[in-house]
Amino acid sequence: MDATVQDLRRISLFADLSDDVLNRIAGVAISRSFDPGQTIIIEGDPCHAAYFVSDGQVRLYRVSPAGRVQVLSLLGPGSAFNLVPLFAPRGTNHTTAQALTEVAVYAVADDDLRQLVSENAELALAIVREFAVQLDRLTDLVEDLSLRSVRGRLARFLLENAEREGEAHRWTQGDIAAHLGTVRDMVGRTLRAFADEGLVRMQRQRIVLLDREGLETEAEL
Amino acid sequence: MDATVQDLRRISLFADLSDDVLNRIAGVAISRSFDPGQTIIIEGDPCHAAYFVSDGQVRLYRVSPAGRVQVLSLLGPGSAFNLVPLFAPRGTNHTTAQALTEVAVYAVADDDLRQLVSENAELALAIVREFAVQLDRLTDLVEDLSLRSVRGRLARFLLENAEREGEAHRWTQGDIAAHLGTVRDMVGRTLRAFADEGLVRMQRQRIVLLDREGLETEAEL
DNA sequence: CGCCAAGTGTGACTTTTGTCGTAGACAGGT
DNA sequence: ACCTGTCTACGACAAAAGTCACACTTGGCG
Repeated sequence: MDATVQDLRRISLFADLSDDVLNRIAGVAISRSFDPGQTIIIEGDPCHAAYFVSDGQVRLYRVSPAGRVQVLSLLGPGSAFNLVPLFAPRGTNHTTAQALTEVAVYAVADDDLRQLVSENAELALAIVREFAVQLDRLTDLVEDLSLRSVRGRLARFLLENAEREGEAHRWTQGDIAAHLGTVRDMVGRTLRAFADEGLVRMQRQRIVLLDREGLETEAEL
Repeated sequence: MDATVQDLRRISLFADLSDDVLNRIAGVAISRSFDPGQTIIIEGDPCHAAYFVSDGQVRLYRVSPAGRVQVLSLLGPGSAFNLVPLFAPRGTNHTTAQALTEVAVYAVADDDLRQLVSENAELALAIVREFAVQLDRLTDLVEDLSLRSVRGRLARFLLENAEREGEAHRWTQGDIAAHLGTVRDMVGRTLRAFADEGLVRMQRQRIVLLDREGLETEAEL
């Protein structure tokens, strides 16, 4: 089944493009779908295509030889991934991508996309913006990992993820650990510590922030 | 003194642009210079301009509240910095930049550069490539910080920086520490450990790699 | 309804990393 | 040659992070 122009317009990178550019993209985009837990691309494999998430959730991460995981980002519908290797010298995927839920993506072959980008200033500019945001986030992640303790990182994490209370993607301690670059045990123990100090309460699988201010001071360190 | 077209062509982002685009850039670029140790821009300040290094060496870094430093990159002539904030929503500098030597830069005001980019597909594409490379590097840095020990990081660092034996930017242990996201003491002790194990030899401020293979195994962890 | 898998709680322990204080080496400038 | 500031060496210590082992929930599913 091919992607339609309406489908493609929901990808934020494509939102502002003209209909005929979208038609060209539709001509080269291939729909694929993945089951929860399935791996979409693997770090280090030769790069064949860029991907655009039309439905579901995807996580990008790297794995250490010891098997520890560092999540680089979580993507929902409208996001793109694996764009970097198309423009960076090394021609291999630079992260692993895994489907967290049922996932539907459009894949666009590397040559096709490069072609499109070089002919469409709009698209190039959209990618510049996309990359700028990613650079911003990654730089923050570096700062976090390098200059903050696990306590600090966890506090920040809690503050940032309390907002989206609405849907509540239920985080396991292991998930959180993979985001913070640590192990499950540390997350569990630090949460308990926060609870003991009255900063949060843990009631049946959910974490309630009690003392936002207190967490914000923690987040500095 | 204003920048000439020849000067600007040495900036790698501008290398392939046409003469009249370069002329326009020359019209809005401002030359500035800095002394060794001087701070060019500060993280968090409102962003006014992007910079292009015409001469000297610059380092980009972030500082923790406790005063620890994480270097994000080292730039030489031809490199650009502070492009990200022009295209990311938050309008502030996202790193601090410091002159390591006598430095000469061209500054281009944010609006001017945005204007130029939106009118020049070539330039936009060049920035896409530049950002892709940066993303690649930063992702590696994240992996390093998150998944590798100081030993491992130092081993990698040594392997990567032994090549450029030629000019030998003499690294102090403190410099190395700032690159690895640790403190001087750790670097010193780990170097001693490597020396004890016969992996390197330290003779008068210079580190000689004795056992490349050995270091490569260390670099995994 | 009971079983299994995934997730969690917890303590004891090890390793790694960071801190501090002090002392020595070294390089450059006057 | 003599300061002076920067860089380094090193040991003792403290704190943070990670490992291991195991018991305990819980929710879903056969």
